[in-house]
Amino acid sequence: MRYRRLLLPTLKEAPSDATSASHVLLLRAGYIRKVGAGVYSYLPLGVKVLRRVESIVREEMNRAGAQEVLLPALLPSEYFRETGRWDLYGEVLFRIKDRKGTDYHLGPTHEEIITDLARHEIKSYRDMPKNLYQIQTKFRDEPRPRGGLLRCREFSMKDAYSFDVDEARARTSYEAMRVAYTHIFDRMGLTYRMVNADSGAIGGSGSAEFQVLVQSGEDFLAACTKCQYAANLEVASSPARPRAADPEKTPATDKVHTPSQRSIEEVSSFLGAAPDRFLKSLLYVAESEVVMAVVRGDHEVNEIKLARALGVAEVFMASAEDVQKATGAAVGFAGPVGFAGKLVVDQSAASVVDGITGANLTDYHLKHVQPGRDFTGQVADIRSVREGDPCPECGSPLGIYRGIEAGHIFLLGTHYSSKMGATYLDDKGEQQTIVMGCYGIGVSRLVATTVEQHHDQNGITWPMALAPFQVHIVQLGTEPEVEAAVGELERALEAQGIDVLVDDRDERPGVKFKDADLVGVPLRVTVGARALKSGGVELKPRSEPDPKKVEIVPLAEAAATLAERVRQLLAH
RNA sequence: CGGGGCGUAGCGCAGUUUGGUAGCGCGCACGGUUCGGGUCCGUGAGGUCGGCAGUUCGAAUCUGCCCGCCCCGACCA
Repeated sequence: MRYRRLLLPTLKEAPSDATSASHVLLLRAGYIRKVGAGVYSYLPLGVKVLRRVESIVREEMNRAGAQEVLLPALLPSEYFRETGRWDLYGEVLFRIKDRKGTDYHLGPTHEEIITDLARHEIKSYRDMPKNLYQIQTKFRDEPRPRGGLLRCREFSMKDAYSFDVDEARARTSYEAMRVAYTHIFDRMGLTYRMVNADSGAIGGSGSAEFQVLVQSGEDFLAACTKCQYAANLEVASSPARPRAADPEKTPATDKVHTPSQRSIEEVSSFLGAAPDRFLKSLLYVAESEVVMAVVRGDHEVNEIKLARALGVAEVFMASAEDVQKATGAAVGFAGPVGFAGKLVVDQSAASVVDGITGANLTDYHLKHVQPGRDFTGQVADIRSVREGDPCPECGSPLGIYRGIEAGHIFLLGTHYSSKMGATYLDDKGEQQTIVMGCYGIGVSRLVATTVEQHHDQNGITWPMALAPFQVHIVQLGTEPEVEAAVGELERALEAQGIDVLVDDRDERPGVKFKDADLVGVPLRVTVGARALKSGGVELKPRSEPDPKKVEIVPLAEAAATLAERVRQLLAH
């Protein structure tokens, strides 16, 4: 492809509303343009990268035995009403009416639509297993789109759904997808971790996220520095350490005056006791009931775990008035001893010996508090793990990382199939409910995620598998021998199926080099009179930071050398 | 939805405090110059100052309402 024919408008300055690296670079390098909040146009190079992602996903899905379908984006409300999601989904759903006033919406996800297809077309155990997927534009009226392609209101997603006769077979399908996903992300050249995740409101018995590790990621995950254990911070756990002393020897509780000492740090230094001896007591509201959560002083409450322990959808921090009302003391002096309401105690807090906690009396704390003796409550894992906490599987230290969720696989069970009556007849002629799984990959998000992980100060550094072009020829000068060499190289590369961009613009060399770095094609070849005099062209991988470090390759061998490099980089 | 900020030429910004009819850089067009890491010089085109209403002799500037966008939080099968 000749640059002069291409729509590839690069920008020296980024639009001010772009913040994340991928957002800035995709705009500057001419891949996308903004149309509205969370809505983007893909320019030619943007489309090329999107297609690369799609085709890797397609190849691996097909290889795993899945079949491609294409479901509509425009959906009548009846399907979501059937499962209750017409109401549950709330404002995230883009709702529209047709000319007759019938409710429609734009599909944010397609469980209902695919389940409807399944209940009509899958009738016998002989019809399973089946795995159907699509690459579709999804619509979600996100409360806050951000980061360019990272979180859009209109975005491309691959969603797959498996249908099996029972839980065990469904798990086999789930495993096949897990393997396919590792192939997909490996091929894309991404650094990622598969992590255990919260299956959320959707339920089901298994769920794993594929998190691409980047500093700008919005999710936190804990991963073992030794073994394979990795989990979203929402669910990551770490065992409570054994008791430091004999709880039987804890003296009787003792009230101490701690005027205006509220925070753990304040009381800790005031009393000269380490934070891990404290029992931090926080009040939450769960379905209008005030509950107390107790964690060790050096730990933080994990609200998702707390909600799960309580069996509610979500919890909120109690207001100062609620705290006053529930404990009879100002904020900062709550404690579990004598607390009348529901009590949830973190397992680490429960193993504290001779602890310190609020006295439920303003300006007072209690010393010599012994969990189990002085108070009891539901013991559960309700705290967030910290960097260095022991791994639940092998005891080695856990690391905390940030990531972007690029894929998510769920074992759905019969959540949708039972609600929608998707049943089949087994080999005894008995009616059974289809067991489902669903598997998503954020296709357009992956474009941005890849840039987040693959860029430097000069621009994008695409992995070969996703790059819009594999080779970028920078033509310097218009001398006949330069033109000829460029043409020869271009033809030879294209003959080998290599996608080449030729910068044939009438621009100064500096402009072309800057743009080449910005656009981020993995291999750059400079063809100019200077190197040509000695019969060569200059080869430089985009990943090489030193602009002077180029390799001179004889023109006659250039195409073969480049083809070999492309192969190597794809095999990576 | 809560908090903060922004909206002036395609992009980045100044001008708003103190009302007098809009400017700079980049980009774009033309001429010249230069030619291996965003040359230099000159000329030029391009703006309902987000919208509506109001105050005023006069509004980018003051007031009110509305719209859009960004950031933090909440939210995110």
